This record gives sequence, C-alpha cells and structure tokens, in this order.
Amino acid sequence: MARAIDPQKREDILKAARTVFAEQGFVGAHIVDIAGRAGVATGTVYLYFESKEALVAALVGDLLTRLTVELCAVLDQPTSVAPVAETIRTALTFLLNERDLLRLQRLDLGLKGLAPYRPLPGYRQLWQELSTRLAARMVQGQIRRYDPTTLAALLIGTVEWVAEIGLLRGDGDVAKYEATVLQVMNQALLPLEEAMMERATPLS
Amino acid sequence: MARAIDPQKREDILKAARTVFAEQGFVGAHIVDIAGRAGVATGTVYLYFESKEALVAALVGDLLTRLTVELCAVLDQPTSVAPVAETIRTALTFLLNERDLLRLQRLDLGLKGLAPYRPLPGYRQLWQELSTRLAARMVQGQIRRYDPTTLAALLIGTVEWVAEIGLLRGDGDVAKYEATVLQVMNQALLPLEEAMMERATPLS
Amino acid sequence: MARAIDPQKREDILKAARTVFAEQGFVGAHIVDIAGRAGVATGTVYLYFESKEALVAALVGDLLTRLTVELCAVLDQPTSVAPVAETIRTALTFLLNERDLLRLQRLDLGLKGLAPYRPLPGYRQLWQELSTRLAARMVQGQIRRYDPTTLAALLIGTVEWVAEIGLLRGDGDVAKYEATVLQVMNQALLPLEEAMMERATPLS
Amino acid sequence: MARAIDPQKREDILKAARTVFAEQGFVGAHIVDIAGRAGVATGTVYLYFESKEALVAALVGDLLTRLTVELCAVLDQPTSVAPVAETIRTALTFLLNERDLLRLQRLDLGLKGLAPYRPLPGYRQLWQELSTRLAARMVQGQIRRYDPTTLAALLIGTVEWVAEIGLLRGDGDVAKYEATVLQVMNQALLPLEEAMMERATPLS
DNA sequence: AATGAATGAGAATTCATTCAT
DNA sequence: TATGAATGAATTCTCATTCAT
Repeated sequence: MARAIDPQKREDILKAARTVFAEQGFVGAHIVDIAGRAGVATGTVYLYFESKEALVAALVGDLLTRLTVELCAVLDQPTSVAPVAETIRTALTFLLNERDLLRLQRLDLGLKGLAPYRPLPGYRQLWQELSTRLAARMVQGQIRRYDPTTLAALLIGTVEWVAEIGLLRGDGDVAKYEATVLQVMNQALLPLEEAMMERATPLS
Repeated sequence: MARAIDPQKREDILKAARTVFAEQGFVGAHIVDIAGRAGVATGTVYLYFESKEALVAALVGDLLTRLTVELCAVLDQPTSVAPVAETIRTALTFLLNERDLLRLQRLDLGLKGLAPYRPLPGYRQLWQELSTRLAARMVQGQIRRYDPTTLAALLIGTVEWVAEIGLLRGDGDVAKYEATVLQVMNQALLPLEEAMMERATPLS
Repeated sequence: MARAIDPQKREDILKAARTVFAEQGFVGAHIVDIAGRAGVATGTVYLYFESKEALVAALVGDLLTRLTVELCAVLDQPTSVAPVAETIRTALTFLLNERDLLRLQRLDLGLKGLAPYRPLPGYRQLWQELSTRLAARMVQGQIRRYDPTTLAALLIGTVEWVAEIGLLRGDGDVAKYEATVLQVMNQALLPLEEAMMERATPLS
Repeated sequence: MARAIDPQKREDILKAARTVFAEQGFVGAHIVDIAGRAGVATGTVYLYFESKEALVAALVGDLLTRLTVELCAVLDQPTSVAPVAETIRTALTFLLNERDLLRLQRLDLGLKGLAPYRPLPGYRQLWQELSTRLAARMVQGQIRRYDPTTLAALLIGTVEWVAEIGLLRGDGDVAKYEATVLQVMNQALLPLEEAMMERATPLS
C-alpha cells in the first residue's frame, strides 16, 4: 500500500515534509499541509509512504546515507597522516546544514515506550564503514589503537552532540566548540609525536 | 494555577509519572493513568503541575540536579590526580540507572518546531559547575588546558551519548564503550607523562 | 477549515442539530449525538461547520432569513390599507412554530462577557427590509408617521417578546396576547379614522 | 447547605459575582474568581448560595424587585393623567443602568432543553403589580381599556427589548428608540383627546 | 462559619488514515 | 494512480462542588 512509481512526486513529498517538519515539529506537522505544499492530494502521500513515521524514517535514512558518503570520501583519501581534523570538520559542517533532520532523528526516543529499540538501517551502515576505515588507519599507525567499533561510535556521538549544541543554542557559534573538539580528538587519536606537535601549534 | 502544598503528594505524582512515561512513552502516557497510579484524582495532578509537559520538565530537571550533585562530589575530592575516570564512570553509572528519564529528555527536540530553544535550567547549572571544577584542575596541571566551558560540554555530551547507546541497544554492555571512552578521555585530558603511563597499563 | 460540498449532508446535520439542541439545550447537546442523528461521523460535522457555536449561528441565521421572506411577502401585497394585523399574525405564527430556534437565538447574550456585540447578519437584513416597507406605507398615509427604523425594531421586539412569553409559559395560549398586541399596534399605527373604527369593533 | 448569616459577606459575594459575570459572561465566570474578588474562600460562596445558578437567580431577582419598586412609585403618584411617559422613561433608565444583569436574565433560555420553564418569582411580582395599577388607571379613564395583564406584559417586553437594543448595540443612542417608544405607547394608551394633543406636540 | 485542597465527570475538537470514485 | 471527503477514536484539561480540618 506504499511505494508508488513517480520518483519526482516522491521527492516533492519528501522535500515538503522536511520543510513542514522543520517549521512545525513532528506533532505540529500535518499530513494535509505536507501534501498541500507538495502539490498533491492527501491520499497521494500514502501511495508513497506507509505512514507519517515512515516519512521521518525516509528523511533521516537519507541523511545518514549522505553523511556516510561524505565521510568515506574523506577517509578514503590516500594520505600519510590520519585525516582526523578533516573528518570531524566535514561531519560538523554537514550536520549543521541538516540540523532540521538531526532533530527529527532524536524524536522517537521519547515518543514511544521503553520498547525494544530498532536503530535505523542507515545508522549501522555509517557505523560499519567508519569502523573499517578507522581500523585501517590504526594498522598503518596513523591513529592510536582503540577498539575501532567503539571509536567510530564515539566519534559519531561526539560530532552529533556538538552539532546539537549548535542547533540548540541557535547562535551558530559552533566554531568555538569545533576548535576544542579538534584539539581533544587530536590528542586522543594521533600518535605521540604528532600529538605533541599539535600541542605546540597555535590553533586555528 | 499550579503549585500547592503537600510535598509528599507531589512526589507521589512525579514517581507515578516516571513509571508511566517509561512504560508508555510520552504520547502513550495518559494523565488519568498517572493520577490513578499516584492515588489521586485527575484534577489533582493539575494542582501540582501546569501540564503534561511540565511533568516531564520537572522529572528531567530533577535528574540533572541529582547528576550535578554526584559529579561535583567526585570532582571536589581533594586528589592530586585528575579524577577523569571516576567522573566518567560516575556519570555513566548514574545515567544508565536513569535511562527512562534520559529518553524523556530527548523528547522535545523533535516535538516542537525549529522555534528558539530554551534549555532546561538544570542543564546550565550542571554545565557551569563542571566548567569551574575542570578549570581548577587545569590550573593545578592535573588536566591539559582546553577551553573549560567547551570541555565540560564535550564531556557531558560524550557521556550522554554513550549512555544513549547503551539505552538504545538495550543489551546493557556499556562496559565495552566505557573502556574506550576512558582511554580516549585519558589520552586527551591527562598530562603527557600520565597519559603515557596510562597507555602502558592494561585496561580494566 | 470548514465548507465542503454535499448540500444534502449539510442540511442533514443542521436538521439533526436543531432537534438535539431543542431536546437538550445548547450545553446538553453533544456533537457526537448530532453527528449520530445526522448519520455522519463526528469529524464530518466539523467539515461543514467551524464549531458548535457556528451550528447555532447557521440555524438562527436561517430562521431570520425565512422570517424576512414571510414578512416581506405580507408587506408587499399591494393593499390600500396597512396590513398591520397580518404582519403581526404572520410573525407570531412563524415564531411560535420555530420556538426552539428562538430560544437558541437568545443564548449568546449571557454566554459571553460584555464584549462588543456582533449581531447576526440576518438580523440587519430583516430590520432593513421591514424599515423600507413601513416607510413606504407611511408615505401612502396608511400608517402614522414614526421613525421607520425604530418602528421596525419596536415591532420585531414586541413580536419576539410575545412569542417568548408563549414559549416560556409553554401553555401555548398566545391568542390572548396576540389579541391585545393587535389592538395596541392598531391604535398606535393606524390613521385616526381607522383606529377609531377599530376601537368600536368587537375584538376577536 | 446554603443561607448563612453574615449579610455583609452575602452582599460582597453578590457584588463580586455581578462584576465577574459582567466581565466574563456566565460560562466564563468562575466561582474561584468570584470568591477571590469578594475576599472569601471558594467554599464560603456555597455557604451563602446553593450553586452558580442560584447566584444568577439572586442577582436577577433583586433586579426585578428593585424595578418593581421604582415603577410602582411612579404609577402610585396620584395624578389626573396617566404617567405613561414617566413609567417608560423610568424603566428604560433603570434597565440601561443594569444592562449587565439584564443580559444575565436572558441566559437560561438557551442553556437548558425545552423543559418546562419556571419563571423567576420576581417576574410574577412585577407583572402583578403593574397589572393592578394599569387596571386602576383604566377604570379612571386615564388609559384606554385593554386586557390589563397582557398590557403589563407588553409594556415590560417592549421596554426590555428596547433596553436590549441599547445594550447590544452598545452605542448608547437609546434616546432615539426611547422617543419612538413614547410616541407609540402614547398613541396606543392615551385616550383620544390626549393622544391627539400628543401628536400635535413636538417631541422632546 | 470558614477554608481551599481535592475531586472526577465530562466533551469539544483534531488529524492520521482510508476508500469510493 | 490520484483524489479529498469521510471517518471516529482518542485525550487533555476545566471547574462546579464537596468536605475534612
């Protein structure tokens, strides 16, 4: 009863949904408004998406997919040093531009009961890809050795959280946070000599 | 229109609310049920709390206050080394025991529109107290120098996020994450010699 | 947010509303019951009417429109004498048959505060039409000269009030009131000679 | 469970109730507010009055009693001519000053179902007293002969209605209505000679 | 008598979803 | 496929009234 065929219409609906969710929040957003903004009838939305929540899932899933692509691109550059700073900057920039979707992602935690949680598929994908690449850099001695899976989670979490700070505070001065995050992560991730050089360098 | 006088009744209502929210989620929780479980009439809830959301705010505010107390206790111990590990462990343990409230806290991010955000008062308090104490340790050379405010935010965020992972996965094996977080944070926060010793030490 | 297209359904709802309002009064009438009696779902009522009060407004507005039509028909008869008695009888008969709506009309006076009053559109219409026709009869010398606008108001008020007496007493013997009203109005409105004849005539 | 003993407190409550009813309407007025304005506790109101509606009844009953007293005073003047104009002016002036209570009186018509109506005791009293006096004037030939009871009802109704027009329109230009009402009633009530003189006289 | 905290029944309105066209 | 009128379950909060103190 979902999954119809006009890809353009599907995109229109998603775009409209994103806007309305951003403006009104999940509860304040009404399907009728989303349909109206997309230029389709109410029922049409249900030809492309199972439910209101499926709209959220599609939106957030897409976000994670795109983030994965961007981060992999950075980490796949054949560098001789670990692109820690680049990775973090890329992730931060990306998420700050998508703050509306980031907020949406948080939603379902409180909405439902303490029922068993089913993480979004896109999440596992991102996690996986990151872990692999971090492990590779560890093998090359570009990054200190930690459990790669956990480190990937830690990085994602930290970045998301800093983005959230920027999102919540709304004053956009994420730069201050970004600088400190970079310092901390460099100290934690870079091999000893580089970390020491890092410390001696004035920070941008 | 709210605020009355029997503190015991207020506590009863909060306790009942916490249970019902945990079981049913925010949307699934009905005031009538909360009142019933608290052993009061429906209207009585509104004698003590403005609205359903005010109930959440009170619950989460209390959570943050208690967390602040616990963390300050750790950081106020007159130690000659920075109690980084203790702080993180305390926070993690605390939050994992209060995962239901943690989830509640996330709620309003997605619930409302992109309207200007008003962080809970308890949050600023926690942030403030932590910053001060971290700064003091930096002055004593127990912790490397970063911007204390930002570092406090980073710590809170990291811990919350790890707790969330534990919360979401529901498998409770936070230990694995905890270990890595401790390593990372030790590398980042401890002065050089201690950090090196840390690296040589088998991790618990 | 209201206004849809099936005129029959709209009529069904209005009819059901009238019945339920008459039986239960404004407060006692529940939308669910009105919907049920009309054979539609609860939400459908709100597809055609903004609110419960809008239902009352539509009902009363219609009443006034129909009354206007009836009275104009009488006053537009090309007679050589003023149809004072006919007009009053027509109005009385009409209102006594619609006593349930008459009662509804009174409602909002006490319901709201002393806020600026917005008379129903149908009221102005009735008033206007009556004034014009009374003025015409005055020009022809069929009715003594008064301020036509005020006289129209006075007539409407008197008739409504007598109908209200009949409505409130519930004994239906409006005849007694009707007779006296006719005498009084004839004396007040008819030219001298006719008024005198009227006085000499035994009253029915 | 009502009718307590401090007459001053009773008056305070009535006065507060009148103000709040006028400001908020019947539904918008809350007992708590009335009690607060009267400087007593909520429960105290119920020591003096059975219910919210009893408050209205007391207020309106008092209104009618006072109106009765005023009108009787006018009609009891031993004049040789009928004090029609004086009576109407007195009633109009009185009601316009009490427009808030007048509105309250209308309320219950629409509030309840089509159940048998029980007019306020004060009403019958007013009606009765007026009828007697009008009959006396008829016997003396000061007023044309109509059914005295009905005429009394008609007078009350007309005056109330005109006051209502002034009340609803809120523009205070009751003077215009008053003039026409006086003319109409003089024509209808005064004996022939006086009525004719009246017609020749410019109206104030 | 006075208080005011506690009661709890009560109902309008919304909006995700469906389905006849 | 597309439409959008129809559905109807679902739930917060109010407020007149009570009653223990």
